[in-house]
Amino acid sequence: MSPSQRKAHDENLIKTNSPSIFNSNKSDFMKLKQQINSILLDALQQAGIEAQAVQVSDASKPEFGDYQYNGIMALAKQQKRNPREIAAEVVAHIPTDGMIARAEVAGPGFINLWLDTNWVSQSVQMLVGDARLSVDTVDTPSKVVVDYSSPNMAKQMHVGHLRSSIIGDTLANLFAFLGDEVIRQNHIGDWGTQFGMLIAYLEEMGEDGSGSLSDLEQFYKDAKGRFDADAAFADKSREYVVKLQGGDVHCLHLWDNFIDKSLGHCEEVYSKLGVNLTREDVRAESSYNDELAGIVTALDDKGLLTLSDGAQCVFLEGDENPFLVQKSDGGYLYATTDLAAIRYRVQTLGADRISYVVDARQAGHFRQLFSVARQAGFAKPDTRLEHVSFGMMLDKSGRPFKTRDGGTVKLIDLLEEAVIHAKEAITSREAYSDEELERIAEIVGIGAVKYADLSIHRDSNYIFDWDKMLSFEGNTSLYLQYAYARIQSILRRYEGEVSGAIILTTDPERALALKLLQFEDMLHRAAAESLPHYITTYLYELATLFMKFYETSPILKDDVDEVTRQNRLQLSVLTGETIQRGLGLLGIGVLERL
RNA sequence: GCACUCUUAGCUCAGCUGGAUAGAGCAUCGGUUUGCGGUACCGAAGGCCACAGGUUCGAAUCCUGUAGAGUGUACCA
Repeated sequence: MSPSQRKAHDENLIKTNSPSIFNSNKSDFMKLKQQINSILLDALQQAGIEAQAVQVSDASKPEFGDYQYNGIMALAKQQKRNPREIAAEVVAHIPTDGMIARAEVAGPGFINLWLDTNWVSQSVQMLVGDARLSVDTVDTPSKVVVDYSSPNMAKQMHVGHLRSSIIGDTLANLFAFLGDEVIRQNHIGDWGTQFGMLIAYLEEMGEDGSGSLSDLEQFYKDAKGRFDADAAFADKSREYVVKLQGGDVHCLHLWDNFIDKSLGHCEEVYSKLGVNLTREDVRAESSYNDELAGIVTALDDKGLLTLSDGAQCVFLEGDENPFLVQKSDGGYLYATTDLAAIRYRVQTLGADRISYVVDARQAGHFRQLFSVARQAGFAKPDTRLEHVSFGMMLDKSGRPFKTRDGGTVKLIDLLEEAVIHAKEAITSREAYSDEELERIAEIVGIGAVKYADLSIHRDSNYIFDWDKMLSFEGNTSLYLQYAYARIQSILRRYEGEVSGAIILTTDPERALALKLLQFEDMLHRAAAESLPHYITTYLYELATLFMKFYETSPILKDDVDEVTRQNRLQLSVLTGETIQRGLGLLGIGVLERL
């Protein structure tokens, strides 16, 4: 994706492509839970009960309605009153002539709420023709920096970069869709002693190096081999590190060339993965080099530094280990660079929130980093700094994901394998041309890899299993893509224009419609907690409800009257659009036929 | 040693501010077919939520301890 395409991508996430005529008053129908909360709060006040904020939750069972409020018991305790009595008073003040049709006290003092079916019908009608599916943007947009992927230029991207790249990209897409201004930052590792060796070797291989750099992994191994075997080469490598840091033109040229090629490899992976990172988003480690001395000075001015064993450290309260910002030999560390990056992001980019999508092993580093950044004033007190951590990728037997001989798995190889597995999985009912099969397998295979990762809680380790991720059964991308294709099939068969009103009459229709309405609440929750698996869980539930609806509710059969048919077609269209939008946020494509 | 994270059905995982009888999928067993795409749907069975205490009207969820697993622990990033 080119920079201009990327820009268009983000803008499209916010823009409403085909404005609904209902947009003017759509806020009346938006943010389901907030509206219910506010109705409940009013009722509490009218019943003379003090409450700060109330939060309803989804009903735990269908018998308990659509939503339930569990907070009465706690309030009753504060007031030393009987919870059922209070609940009854509150229920008496809940209007049941609009959004809510029924409110009941249950058990020790739960309040169960049923939404009015007509209200649901009208609300879902609002989604028709709205490219945003009535998902509102946030009231006050933030500037959000999402720091993700961040590969090291010395080596080829491997599976260790997969999770950061796709979780980060999803969050960036999500924040943008919800109206925040997103600044993607690819903090690539392009500096350090190994680059002396690499450029010295590049020089030997011929400066252009385009041939020898085609396999970075091999290039690194070869260079390391030379380094270990030849003392003269090793000396030259060390000399080149110094020269590079000193701004030597020849070495810088070699280095530029090397980084350019290496970044090119990354872009190949991003393109195949459908990750929206461009060169515009690259802000390399080396770009902070000139600021590092100033960072140390600034920390010193604040009185935060202690010299310990010759190194400049910040000692943090309750922390055994210091935060090192300058080595005893005067060199700087990644801690220093990270501080410079925070300062840049807050002070120059104007970030309100910075999300670091980095694996869980670095939790300690980020805790220290954030603490020091605040103490030094690089981040404001209200700057939201968060480590969006994630667990490891494990193989089927629960061990860290490696190649058969224990090496790291190159990301590009993994993705190619995904496409091969996908071809096997989609033994199709119709014969595809080779070209078509390739296209479908790519969308299915890459989608499966991404979905498998995004569908589990990011904090836990997850088992990488081809068979499971490429199954049509269970919570997989294929199940969703199949549901989508099925919907498109109906629409193709119908051929006419879908234009009727949504009038919900049956339970499966109603359940599906309500789920469609909950898309917005779910997205805001996923964004607030930076948890992509809320999206996949929702989409799977949505698709499941659609399948049930589909089984029980004929659409195109001869004996279906036109009003019912239009109603059901509309629900199908909306379901398809929601699946497409949801998967789109995850960077996963859909297919018209499968 | 210390710190952090984790432990939910045979397996892979959900479980929002503490709430009602802890939910899915896979696998197992049993159903649905003159099917708008059956790669679907319905049902059954499967649980001491690691263990022991505590707080609470109420705990998978909060606190303490124990066991097991993983990760991190000053001059790499």
